[in-house]
Amino acid sequence: METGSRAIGSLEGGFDLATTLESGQTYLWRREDGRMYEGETGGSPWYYTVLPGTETATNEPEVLRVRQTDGEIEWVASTPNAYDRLSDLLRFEDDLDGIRGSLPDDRLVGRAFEAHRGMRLVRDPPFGCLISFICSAQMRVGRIHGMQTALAETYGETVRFDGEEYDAFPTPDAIASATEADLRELSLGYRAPYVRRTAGMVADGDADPTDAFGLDYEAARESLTRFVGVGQKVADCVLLFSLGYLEAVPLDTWIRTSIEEYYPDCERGTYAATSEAIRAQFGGEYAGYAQTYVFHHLRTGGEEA
DNA sequence: TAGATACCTTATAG
DNA sequence: ACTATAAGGTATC
Repeated sequence: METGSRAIGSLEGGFDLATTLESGQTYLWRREDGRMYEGETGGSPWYYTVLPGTETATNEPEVLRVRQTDGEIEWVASTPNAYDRLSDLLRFEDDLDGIRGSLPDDRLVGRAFEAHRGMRLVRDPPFGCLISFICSAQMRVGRIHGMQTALAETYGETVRFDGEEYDAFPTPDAIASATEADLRELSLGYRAPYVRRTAGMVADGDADPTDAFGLDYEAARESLTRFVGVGQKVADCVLLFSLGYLEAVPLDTWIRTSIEEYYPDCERGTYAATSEAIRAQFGGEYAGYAQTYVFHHLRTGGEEA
């Protein structure tokens, strides 16, 4: 077990743990007080995630607990080098001020950044990210999160740490071994066969989300659509929230509405053409940061009268 | 290639 | 109480 703390004042543009984890870009963290998405971020709640155990010789899933207090973060972890792991998962290397400077200085983006200072993109484990965004179709964030929790509780390995039990995200094998009916029991609905078949592709070694690494953005997006239940939007989510393609802009209902109202010239009919236009509007390289700020800002009612 | 439709389930609005 | 609608879309025709 490793415990520690560290000042986060040196992170360019600041850091806000609660906003980062509750902004609908990751469904692989849980909040110990059970108040995820309620908007109550006071009291320095603990969050935790359980990472696939591929980094250690024992292959046991790694538990990582973290909270933010005044000017620092505090952690309790089952393995060493927790700060490095956090820095990777929560993109501490990103210079938020510099990124904002590369984005358009318009009212919507400006207000979104002012309202949620310190929100960072995440770098989720690829398989968990892939499954959770397949589940996201036509769902609200609270239910998407609930589905991932149900998957972990039902099919994930349980590990004991610091007197508590934690459920890892299921392996591809574990999900592929479930039946469609089993998964429908978890209220996955029509997503159940998508999740099962995609897990089977990964378990059988036919494809892996990390195969997209190294490809040009558009080729990477196309590559991910080979998974069942993955269209262009979910592919963009995996690229942005897991594989580090910060130019990816998932065109969800919120962003499509914002395009209608704020960037009508970017509406081009097809996903690919609209995507290209809005990425250019958002300055290219870090366009995905604008997407995530705008998404969270609109979803939490930030532009209501 | 572009357009229309079905799809699970739940929460919320009227 | 009951119905309509929408929720970070995708697959299929």
